[in-house]
Amino acid sequence: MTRPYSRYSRDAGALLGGLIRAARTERRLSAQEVAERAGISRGLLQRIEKGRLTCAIGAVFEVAAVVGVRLFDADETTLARHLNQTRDKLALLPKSVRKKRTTVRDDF
Amino acid sequence: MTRPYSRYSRDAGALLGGLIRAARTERRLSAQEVAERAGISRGLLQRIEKGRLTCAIGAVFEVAAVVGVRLFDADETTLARHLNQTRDKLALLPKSVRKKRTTVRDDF
DNA sequence: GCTTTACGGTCTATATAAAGCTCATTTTTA
DNA sequence: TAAAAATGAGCTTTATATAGACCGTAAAGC
Repeated sequence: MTRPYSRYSRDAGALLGGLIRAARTERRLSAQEVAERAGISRGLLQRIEKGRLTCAIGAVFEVAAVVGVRLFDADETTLARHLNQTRDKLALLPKSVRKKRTTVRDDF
Repeated sequence: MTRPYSRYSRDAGALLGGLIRAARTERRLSAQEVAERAGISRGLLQRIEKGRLTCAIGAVFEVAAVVGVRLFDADETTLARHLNQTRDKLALLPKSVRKKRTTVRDDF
């Protein structure tokens, strides 16, 4: 990623970080403790809470799970169900996408 | 992140990647095109669609925005509103968290 | 008010992910 | 069926995120 981020991404990152921090402080968990439970360093947790967009998405997910922020407004079982639905849907979609010919028959 | 990922994170990553891929094929966009619009390489897009948890969250957000996958079940304006709410909430929360003393007064 | 403790910021070395190719395979259209 | 295009996977180089330490600051608890 060398391009500047879009407003949407910046907002989404800041929101997710803010939600995580709010959930953490509400549960009275120290940064150190959450970082340990999530298996990351405290510095990385800081960046996540600040909404830095370069953090690995796995680390963000782990932290979100630790402090109880649910993504997709779904718990674990709902997540698994959605996952299966998505897999089924993907099986029905074409495996390759191709542009239609630019020249259209208009000689009628 | 050196620890193995939790089931929750793995599911969340796979789901998000699947949603992105489903949205992309439904819109008949090639991987090349989406990668260009998101400002990332095609290889990175592949990893995102596979649900790899080491991808930068900003790249995932950008791709999600390009193919029209909305996180937090919210559009851009709703996102901004939530962002403000979260900021207000954070202002009310303590800025530092500390554990209660472990030794509790039980000598009464 | 004083002490303790968490926080935010910065710096460095290291680990590792991303980009940018290539090639093989699959898939779709002509 | 043939050709063109998209995908998937592997490789090397480059870029950068991470971990881990440090510090000064600020806030909570006593």
